[in-house]
Amino acid sequence: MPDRYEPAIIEPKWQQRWREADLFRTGEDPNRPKFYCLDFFPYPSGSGLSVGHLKNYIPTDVLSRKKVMEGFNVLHPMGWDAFGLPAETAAIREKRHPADLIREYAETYKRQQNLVGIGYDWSREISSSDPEFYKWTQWIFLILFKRGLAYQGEFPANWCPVDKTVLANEEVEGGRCWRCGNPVEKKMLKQWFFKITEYAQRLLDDLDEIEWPEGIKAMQRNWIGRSEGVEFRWNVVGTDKSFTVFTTRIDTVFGATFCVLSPEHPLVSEIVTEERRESVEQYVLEASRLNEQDRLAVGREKTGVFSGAYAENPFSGEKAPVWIADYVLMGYGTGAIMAVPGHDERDFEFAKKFGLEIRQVIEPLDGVERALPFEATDGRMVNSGEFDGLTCAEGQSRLADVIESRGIGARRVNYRLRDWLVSRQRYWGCPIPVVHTADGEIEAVPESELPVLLPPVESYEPTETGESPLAAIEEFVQTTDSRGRPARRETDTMSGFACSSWYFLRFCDPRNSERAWDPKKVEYWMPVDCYVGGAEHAVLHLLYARFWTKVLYDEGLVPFKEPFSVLRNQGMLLAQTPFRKPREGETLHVGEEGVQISFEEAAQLPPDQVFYRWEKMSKSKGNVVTPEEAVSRYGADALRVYELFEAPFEQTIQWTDERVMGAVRFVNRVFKVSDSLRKNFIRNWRSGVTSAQFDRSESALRFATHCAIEKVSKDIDDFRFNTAVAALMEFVNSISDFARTADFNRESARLAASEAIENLLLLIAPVAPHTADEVWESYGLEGFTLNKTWPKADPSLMKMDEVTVVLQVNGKVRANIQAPASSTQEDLERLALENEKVRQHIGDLAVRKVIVVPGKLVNVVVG
RNA sequence: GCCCAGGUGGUGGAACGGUAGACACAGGGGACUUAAAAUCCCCCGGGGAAACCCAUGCGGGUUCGAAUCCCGCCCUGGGCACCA
Repeated sequence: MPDRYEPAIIEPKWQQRWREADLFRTGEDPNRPKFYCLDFFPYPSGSGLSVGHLKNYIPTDVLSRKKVMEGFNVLHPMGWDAFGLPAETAAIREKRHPADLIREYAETYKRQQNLVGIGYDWSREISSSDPEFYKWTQWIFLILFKRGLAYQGEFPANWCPVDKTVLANEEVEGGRCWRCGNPVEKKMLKQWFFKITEYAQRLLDDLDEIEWPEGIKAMQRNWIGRSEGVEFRWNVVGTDKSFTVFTTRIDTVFGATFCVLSPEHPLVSEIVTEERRESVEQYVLEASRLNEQDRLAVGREKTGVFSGAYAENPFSGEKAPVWIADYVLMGYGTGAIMAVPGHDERDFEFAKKFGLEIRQVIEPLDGVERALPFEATDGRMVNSGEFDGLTCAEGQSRLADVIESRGIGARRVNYRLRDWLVSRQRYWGCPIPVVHTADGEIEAVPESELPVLLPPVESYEPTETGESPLAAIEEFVQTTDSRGRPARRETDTMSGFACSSWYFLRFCDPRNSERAWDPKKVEYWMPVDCYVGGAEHAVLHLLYARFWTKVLYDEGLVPFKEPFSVLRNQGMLLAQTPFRKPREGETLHVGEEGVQISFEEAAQLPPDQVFYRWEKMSKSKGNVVTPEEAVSRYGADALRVYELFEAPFEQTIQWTDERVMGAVRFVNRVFKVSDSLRKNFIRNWRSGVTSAQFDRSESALRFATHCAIEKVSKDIDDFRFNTAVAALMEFVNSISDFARTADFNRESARLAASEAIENLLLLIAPVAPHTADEVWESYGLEGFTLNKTWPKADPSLMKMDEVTVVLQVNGKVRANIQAPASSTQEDLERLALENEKVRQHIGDLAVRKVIVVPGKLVNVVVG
């Protein structure tokens, strides 16, 4: 009989029994409600998992297990986002095929997840690089293609010279590649795009329907960047040419003392005067050479050149010089602006530098003079002719009306969101299923010919030119079009984000070889009830998946508009990471205080040269604790308890051995208290408790039992795992105290203890499933705890006969009394006023008011 | 600069507007032990002999009562950033 926690013995034993019993097979009983609990699609890497990755796998497992016990059909699957660069890079390095590598990596992940007792239904395992999967990724691509939502275009794209592929805007972070961190370059390349911009408004609107962290919603709103304004035409003086500007501040149009065109604007070369042509061309050339990061650098001084041309302000009739400057971006709005230096900081800066006129046309409502630029919109128009005196809001609406009636422009909504650049010039991705005919047409590969398989080749190194390595594989490229004529296959592959934009649908029906999914199954399981992963995908995966879902909805393939009803982001796990102080003459990057070193190196250096910092646990930081290490040192259940208990789910935590030991001690106490009560256990306590007479301490234990049921149930539902574990600890402490002091000659004591211990095992089962099953079995109880019914608290047992009432005088606590729970307000008021302590503090003062909160407190207000 | 989270003991963290510090970690004391480890019990925000007083980043406010609500600051973490 187990009297302590021996993870090395019990954990492998139960994991094997669960596997043999196929315990985690997804339930499909039509009489039960469903619950779809999903972790972000992981990218298996060669370094395997760390205990940091478990910060989301453990909580979703706890929730899933509880939902199973509550009688839900629970879909809790796992699969692999298998295409993409890390596997391909590793494969090239190791001279092996990425498919083999990814299989190994996934096996490692799977083994590690099993090691900590995560209950996935492995019969539904999928891998996005499996042709059975990517056939359907291609099928969905063709749906987008046929709906006109996938197109090829040639634009300056973000090119990562290290990864040798283009990137989507969402994959560029501060001008650098999100994966390798290198600055991206602009490269003119023919690329495939998805028209996500067409869905901008819907992606914005439907955020209101989903229960996601506000921060993530804010980031998506910000990324989509809706702004309302007007677009209108300016005529270039002395020519028949004109350009259109977009502004959100049409109320400031009388202050538009110049205009600016982006260097890439097509009109630049047409309007430039001969004497300015050389300097303008020089400037445009320089601008094109700048990379995105440098061009957009914070605090960079404004640059620009005068074109020599003037444009007429359609309101004031004044002639405004037209400048060319790279602070105006071609990709947003119209690539041309009216510059209002009096009310826009950027225009102000530019005007200052080049000595252009700065004019105030809005004054603050309070009449107090402000320094220009005055950007607030709660002002009044001045120096604006007939519009003087209007507020900004009134002016915006009136001027927009005028523009529309004069036919020179219109109201317009702009979005910052750009189309999703989806093609990649790499081998290890899902091939784009189109062919290019000899006469330049693009044809979809017929559905019957899907999947377009990646050719099994030896060499697929990326090129420097922006051409996919597949282009060099003639057997792949050479094909025929729909009329049998020679044609060339598309050689770019899709970004991995295409695969992860629909994988959650495949999990509903993962082995379907006829279709991407059976609509009935998707309708049953979707949307995902609880989606858990890191916040770093706020505008990547989470935006793309929403977009694809809406397209599939429009196509009539799914009956919902949003894929993930509830989203949660887990916090990071940090670990102590050694650094050494810089050596003489060694220079560090900005913000760095030392050089990161290995633990071995730290041990050899003199202590005053070494310092530690908390860094995110990752292979590159050399601070990883693997699940294997943690499980062998502490045990899976203790590891689970630790990660759940340490801090709230969404909070970053610091890996600390001492605290994990605290979790080990707790699991141990569960074994100890169970062992001490085993001989007093009454199996059919349920029928006994209805008639037994319980004494005070027995009733107190029953009270603790039912409070624990209530608290743990609610906390798990609310993702408050830390307080759920705290409640379990408190409950174990109550049972231990009872076990030590109770008189087990009394049957009622044995009944109360039996009720407590059996409920404890059920409540702890999702958190520490090996422990629960082990003790369960040692009590002679049958089956797995997962198949038992989740306990329900009896409200009548959660009331106490006597309650503690706090007595306050003027809001300060002066005494505590025990009073019958049934005491009325009048009773409590009387008890308070009779209380010796309270009377002392009242003294001679007059009682003005008595506040009574029944069952809680009495506050006597005097003075 | 803008948008989100957050600031509570030595530490991680609890706390429907109602006893601030649950539950843990570390620390101290004790029991058991030849001893240590493990385990168990007790103490553990600060000041004060006590009565009491002071304490939830800072300053105001609302309230019988504020860690919690409101206003204005400061600091930390994360995200976005020349988007007109």
